[in-house]
Amino acid sequence: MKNGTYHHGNLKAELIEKGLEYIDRYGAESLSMRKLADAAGVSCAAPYAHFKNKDAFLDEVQEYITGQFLEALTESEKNCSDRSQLMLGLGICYVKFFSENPLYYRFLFNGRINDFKTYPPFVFFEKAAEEWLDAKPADSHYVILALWSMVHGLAQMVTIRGVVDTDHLEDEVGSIMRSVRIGENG
Amino acid sequence: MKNGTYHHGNLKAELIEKGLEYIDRYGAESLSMRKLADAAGVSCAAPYAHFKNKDAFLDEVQEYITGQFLEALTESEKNCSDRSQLMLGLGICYVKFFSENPLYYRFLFNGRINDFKTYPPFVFFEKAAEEWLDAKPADSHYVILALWSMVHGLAQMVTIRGVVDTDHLEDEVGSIMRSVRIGENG
DNA sequence: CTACAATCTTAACACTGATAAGATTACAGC
DNA sequence: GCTGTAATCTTATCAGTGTTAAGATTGTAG
Repeated sequence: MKNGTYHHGNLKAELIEKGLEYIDRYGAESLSMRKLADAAGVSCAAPYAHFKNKDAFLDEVQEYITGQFLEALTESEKNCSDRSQLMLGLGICYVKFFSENPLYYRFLFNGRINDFKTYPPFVFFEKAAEEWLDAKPADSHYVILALWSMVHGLAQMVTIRGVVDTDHLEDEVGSIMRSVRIGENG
Repeated sequence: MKNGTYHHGNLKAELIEKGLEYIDRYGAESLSMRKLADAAGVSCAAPYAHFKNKDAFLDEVQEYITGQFLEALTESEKNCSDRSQLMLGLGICYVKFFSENPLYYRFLFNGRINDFKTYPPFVFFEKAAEEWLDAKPADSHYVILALWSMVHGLAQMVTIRGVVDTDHLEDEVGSIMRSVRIGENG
């Protein structure tokens, strides 16, 4: 190894960063701790000083991506001037996030997130939908599940080439979401 | 090995069957060719006489599950007396299939199916939706994507304990699907 | 400056997918 | 029946993986 670098100094952060890059390019399936250690110029056992095991490492990567995702949703809500268009805006944001990082979708929603009820982006979406739907609270539970399912399913669809035209993503998602009507508000 | 069993006689089929069982119980992530070979009482290299590699094996398993899925959808359509309720019935069937085999969802839709446009169950669903929507062909494209997204997203939701009450799955899915209205038909 | 904790390396283990070389068996054609 | 060929299987063997143990190096608090 290089002289004077026995202590990397920033290994944990670098591994997470390299992990994000790798997942974004090649997906999490072929990611290995050894490759990341190699890329960081460190021995194959070094990562285990910072992470209990591979799963714990991937959990931290997941949390980082979730943070980015949540930030995008928060920003989208903040920039929404017409509250009647809130769900549309959030839906587009939701789909757009995974359209730009298709492999993130697979990484997150393949067993890693196994409790939507407490998953922050879903909680955020749920809360925004409740607020948006306050006129008709009776069946809001089902409406929210319907809305979330549609947006979430759309996100998966978009991660696959050819089904949705990603060059005009906002228009496409808008057209799809507008093609169904939600209660009196839709 | 046991005497007189040098030629297994039915190894390919048995491996696929054991693969289905394994994925159903533990998921595809931890499935290994060696474990299946062991379970079939055969050496670790034997499977490679029948499958080019692990991926080709999983593809055959995928095709089998897809066949079962398609069969369920076909059966559901056949048993639909009131055509106006067709999409509801197919949606319930779609969700129910993965509710009964949650790990199949993860196996199928985690990179293994990467072209919905030609994926038989989706083509089936699309065709049924088109027929159902023939009154308003103008925006049928978007309506179909909206419907499929919702049902598909719902299926994922159901594979996770707690979000949807699987004891009353049909009612729940019905309530969710009915909470949005599709054009004049919905 | 010293003890301790954090960090890293080296070496090893079991498990994985995969291939090559050779053994065994089924079977078609004679 | 016999024989040759193809299919099937076993026995090594390889590189790659996650992970741990033991020990070396270094930052840092006292």
